[in-house]
Amino acid sequence: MADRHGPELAAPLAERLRARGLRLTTQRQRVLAAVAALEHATPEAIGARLREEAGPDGAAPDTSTVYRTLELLERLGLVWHTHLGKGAPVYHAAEHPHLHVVCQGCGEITSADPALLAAAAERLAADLGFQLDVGHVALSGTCRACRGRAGTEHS
Amino acid sequence: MADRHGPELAAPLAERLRARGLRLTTQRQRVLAAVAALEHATPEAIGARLREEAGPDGAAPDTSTVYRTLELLERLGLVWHTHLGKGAPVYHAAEHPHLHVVCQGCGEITSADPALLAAAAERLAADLGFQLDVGHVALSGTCRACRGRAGTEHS
DNA sequence: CTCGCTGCAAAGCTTTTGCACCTGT
DNA sequence: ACAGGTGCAAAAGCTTTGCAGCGAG
Repeated sequence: MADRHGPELAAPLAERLRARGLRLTTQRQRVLAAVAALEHATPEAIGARLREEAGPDGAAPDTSTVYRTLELLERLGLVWHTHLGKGAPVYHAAEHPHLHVVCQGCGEITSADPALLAAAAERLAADLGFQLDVGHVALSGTCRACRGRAGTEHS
Repeated sequence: MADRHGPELAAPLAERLRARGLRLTTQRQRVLAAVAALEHATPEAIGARLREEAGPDGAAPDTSTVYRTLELLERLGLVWHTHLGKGAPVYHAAEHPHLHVVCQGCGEITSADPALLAAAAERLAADLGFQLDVGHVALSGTCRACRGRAGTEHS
């Protein structure tokens, strides 16, 4: 099930790489598959996943390769990233656009319907000529579970 | 004009510090003033500003103090921070709530009316029990000026 | 056969932490 | 005087970069 996104993405990857005269490598295919499988993954998490998949054979791509590849995949339009908090960019496959809702309390990430921001997007476009990029948006707040816990902190 | 926010914030600062048995120091007052003056400031920018204000006298707070103070001020509810991109948390005074609109192209930050997300906030609350924190939200996209430039990149 | 890609390792940054000294109360 | 705060410097993450060898086309 880890590669249920694999086949769907393999074709576009090869295609877009060829179109630019770039090469299709095992590492690139694996990184893309990992991003798709882990819905909200940090570079670190992706690396871990790859290392895990590779097993003791140790054939996992190097960290620097993961970073370089993520950057490339993003340029190819196959993945997107969002900054949810501190130093943690999160990558996800560009297949199904969705926005991220992040709880400040527990750090849980939920995907939400992009339509949620349709109204806001229209107003930004009308008022400022600003084109909202829904895929990159992260909405912060507090989830239901943490609302109870909140406020317990001081006094 | 740099300290037009100073007086407004000085009182709450002293007050909240005393309420917790903490001390009012010059550094804390300066950091708060700098955050208020620079509307969207990174810790680095705040440090630079303080160093600049201090002049050759060199009486600027240390970087570590800036970080510690920002954390404290946030705990006191006097400032808020948002993550707009890479490793760049942006702090702003908690006086006037507003959300941030950031252009991916030029990095320009615009403030927008929190009401923009009122509808989205209500739906998140209703559907997920999620309380949206408008002050922390950053909306990414492309500004009018950069829309022209965009797309020029590939083919 | 060529040039792009990868792995390794070191450099770069921003942010955090430990400690001794200084300062607000 | 007492505790909290600050500065300094070292440590810690996370990401980027240089280079030589490997591999796709």
